[in-house]
Amino acid sequence: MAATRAETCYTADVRLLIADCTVDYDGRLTAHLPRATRLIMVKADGCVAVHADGGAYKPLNWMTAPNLLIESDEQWVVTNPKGETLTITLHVVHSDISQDLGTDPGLRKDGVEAHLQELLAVDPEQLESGLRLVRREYPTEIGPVDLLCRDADGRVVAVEVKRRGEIDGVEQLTRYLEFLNRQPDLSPVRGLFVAQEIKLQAKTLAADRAIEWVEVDYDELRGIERPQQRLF
Amino acid sequence: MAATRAETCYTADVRLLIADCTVDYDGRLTAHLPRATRLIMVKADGCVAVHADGGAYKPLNWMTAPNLLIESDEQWVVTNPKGETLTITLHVVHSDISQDLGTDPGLRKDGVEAHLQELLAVDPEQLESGLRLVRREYPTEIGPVDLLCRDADGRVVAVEVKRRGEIDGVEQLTRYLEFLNRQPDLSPVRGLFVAQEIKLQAKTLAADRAIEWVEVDYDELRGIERPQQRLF
DNA sequence: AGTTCCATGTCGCGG
DNA sequence: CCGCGACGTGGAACT
Repeated sequence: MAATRAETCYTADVRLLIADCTVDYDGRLTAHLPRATRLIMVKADGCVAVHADGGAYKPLNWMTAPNLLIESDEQWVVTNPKGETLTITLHVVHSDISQDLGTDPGLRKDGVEAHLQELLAVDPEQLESGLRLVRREYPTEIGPVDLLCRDADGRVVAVEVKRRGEIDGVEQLTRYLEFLNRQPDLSPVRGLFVAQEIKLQAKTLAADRAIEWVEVDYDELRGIERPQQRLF
Repeated sequence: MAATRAETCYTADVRLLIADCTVDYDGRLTAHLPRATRLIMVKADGCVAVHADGGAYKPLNWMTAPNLLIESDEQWVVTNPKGETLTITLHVVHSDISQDLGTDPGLRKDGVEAHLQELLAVDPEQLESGLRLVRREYPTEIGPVDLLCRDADGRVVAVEVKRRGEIDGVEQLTRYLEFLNRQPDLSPVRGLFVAQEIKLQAKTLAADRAIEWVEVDYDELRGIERPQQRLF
């Protein structure tokens, strides 16, 4: 407080610093960045990101909010409640601007797994003729099954829906089936793995475990759903 | 080329734009950002990121390189080879700066799974007395086993090493064991799950499948390794 | 707060 | 180029 002008910095603005710096992170791992010119971004929530001029949107180093930013003469020390630290030593500051962005109205997204699941819950016959929905998000001890259905023959079918079908999804469905099959009133349960696109390895593993799979076209499903909605 | 001054922009600098804008992404999903003040970052490799003043280091919208950036009067259209597009409509530009960062010397990391695996490959007895390494990254049809060892009784032991032991790791090891046990010269194979910290659920699943587990201390391993290195 | 699961994941390595 | 697994995964939803 005497020798080093240390103070906690808290702006409501985004701050952009272009500077020659060295950076050290010590937390979940240890990382070091030698001296170079980089962009340092501090957002209103206190998160800090150190960017190089490449490597997509991911920073070289960062600290997510909440954290404490202490600026002394030529060094920033960012600390979070978990005890991780990011130390930025500033050698030359080329530019330092701040700007108020206000609050963002937010992002609207469409096309994720949830919507795919909705569409299929509305019309399970898109997966298989005669398939009827018993319950969405059917609970088991290890998590909810996306769709629990019964087929034309009255057999229970557990459906796992993914945007992209990969090996993890098959494992997940396998675990659900294991638990569902312990219930005598449900067993034997068929497993049906559904995605827009299923990788070969996932198909292979599914086949090995007698799990069926279906690839569905999201745009087509939306197209099919629309006329049905008009009926109401 | 006549009405709209369209041109491909390619700078070797990072460019930071603060502007009122609306943004639309159409690609793996559809997303829309209503008008607001945001930070737009364009890096030398051509990647574009639209940031709000919060939400950690992740942008609201982005396009990763390589892509084509076409600027017309008040609109940027970013297109990538996969046919995804990001459209940024600029209403008011508050600030527009560019700066050359040069190439970054890069990041040095320490403490990841690879290193843990190395340490244990050097001295498998840290896991169990009498354990000897047969091969690191032992190949199977479905991927490499981290460490294949033999125990004091000559039984084969498949070791899966993780930084954090979670259910996925147990599933992975289960698959390896399934395949390894199909080889008569190896079977029966013991499974050993190793991590710095293993979650209860992972331990439970492992126990259920007769897979053993060991928690190791990374710092301790490093400490133990050092004196051994001095012997050479 | 702890846990689970999704993600326009991103990134890096090996075939 | 693709497949596959790790990641300081981050982030949201749910218990």
